[in-house]
Amino acid sequence: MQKYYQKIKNSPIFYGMADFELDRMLECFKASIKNYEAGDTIIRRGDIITKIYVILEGEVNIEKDSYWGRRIIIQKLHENNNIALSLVASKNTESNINAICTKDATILILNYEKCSAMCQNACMHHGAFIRNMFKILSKENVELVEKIENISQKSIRDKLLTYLSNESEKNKSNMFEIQFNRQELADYLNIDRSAMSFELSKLKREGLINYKKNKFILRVEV
Amino acid sequence: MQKYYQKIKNSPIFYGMADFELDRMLECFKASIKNYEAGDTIIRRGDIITKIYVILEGEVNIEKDSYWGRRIIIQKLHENNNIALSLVASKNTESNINAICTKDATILILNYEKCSAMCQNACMHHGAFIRNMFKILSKENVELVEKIENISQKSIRDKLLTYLSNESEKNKSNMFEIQFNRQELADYLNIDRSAMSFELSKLKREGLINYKKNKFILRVEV
DNA sequence: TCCTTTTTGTTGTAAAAACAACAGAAATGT
DNA sequence: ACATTTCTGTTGTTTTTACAACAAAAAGGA
Repeated sequence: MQKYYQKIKNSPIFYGMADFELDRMLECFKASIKNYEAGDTIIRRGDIITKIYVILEGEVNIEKDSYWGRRIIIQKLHENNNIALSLVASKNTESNINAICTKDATILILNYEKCSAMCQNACMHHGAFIRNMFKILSKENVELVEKIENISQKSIRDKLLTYLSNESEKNKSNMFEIQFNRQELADYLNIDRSAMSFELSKLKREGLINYKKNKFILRVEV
Repeated sequence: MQKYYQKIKNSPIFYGMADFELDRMLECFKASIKNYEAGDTIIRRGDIITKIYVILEGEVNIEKDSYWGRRIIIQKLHENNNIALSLVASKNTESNINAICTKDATILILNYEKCSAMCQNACMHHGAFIRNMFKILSKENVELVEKIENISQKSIRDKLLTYLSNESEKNKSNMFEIQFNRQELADYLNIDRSAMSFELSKLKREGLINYKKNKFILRVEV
């Protein structure tokens, strides 16, 4: 735990807390660390979620499997992101998603249920904590709406341009590196990988974009 | 305001508060009521959002326009739902969506910014309020993931079956009424209306579903 | 380095969707 | 009740996509 103390301290979920407050919170939450390897399933659809998961390092995909067996990537999470935070506060805490580790990860686990019951009003830091959670959830919400925008475009071309434009805006530059490999990007945008590759090449030929592997340059305003 | 007192009191955002607490909060938030007619734009993309909007009655669509001019319906909101709650807590409070009134609506408006600055730690009810907001946002988050699941299916048929199956589950019955008309449903699922109508008829002919207008019966487990 | 595996790109074909144009049904207003 | 408007369903055609099979490039290991 000590090894990760600095990372934990810098996590947005503990934003604005002094060391002594953080210590108190970690104790209150019965905090623990768990390591996962790439390929591991962290949360499986149907699991009951009562704990808060904070990614300290590594990479995690939030996925769904369609009834017909296709993989849907909802989002890709990294350091400081929370996994399935929205489920902790829900009435139905049964997970509706799978969380798959895609790069070796270290996860901080907080026993929210226990703490929340124990110090609903007692723990004076709980207020700041829940404010932080609210902010994090807000951000995730905005990201989900952005994803909906991306995949709601009518053609592969429009999906790619919208996605790349949003990434460019987030990076505040027309040169940026994307987080997905081609298959993952296709699963994120719900399109066929080979058709997507074809369209990417076409956009490159037309001079609208340029790319090499995951580094992209967007040459147009979309 | 008095006219809507009971409705306000029953709103999840004030859950668990006694009358005197509610009164104090409403004052603290400089609460006001605003009426909208069907067709009105409540929030326009780019607006700075600093207030909390609670729907007391009526219906509101959350929409985006794609760069190429197509309408995308993100979700349909009703009584007790909040509009753009996630933006209030974000760093960038510029709205990324349009909120369009689809049935004459009454909206409760709370000045969150003012209150939040004023009684960050002072107002003792603020804690309960933010906990409620967290819950609401959690629920919305789960709904957005559900929408992503719906529109991520690969064919019109699968989108319809997934959507209807989710609706059936929410209503805990295989007979249910949907909230969208055909054009809205098409815009929600990002498909062509006429192609959707065709597929619905086909599903009916095959006996998988039955429907009349917005009342549906799902005859299969998806 | 060379071999193997993984990732990405290309092409042709079959399937699915969008689109347009229209017909029928239902809702609305007078 | 009738006319008008809105909503829903149908059909044929064009466009787009998925899929399969393979080629090329990159990454990883011995």
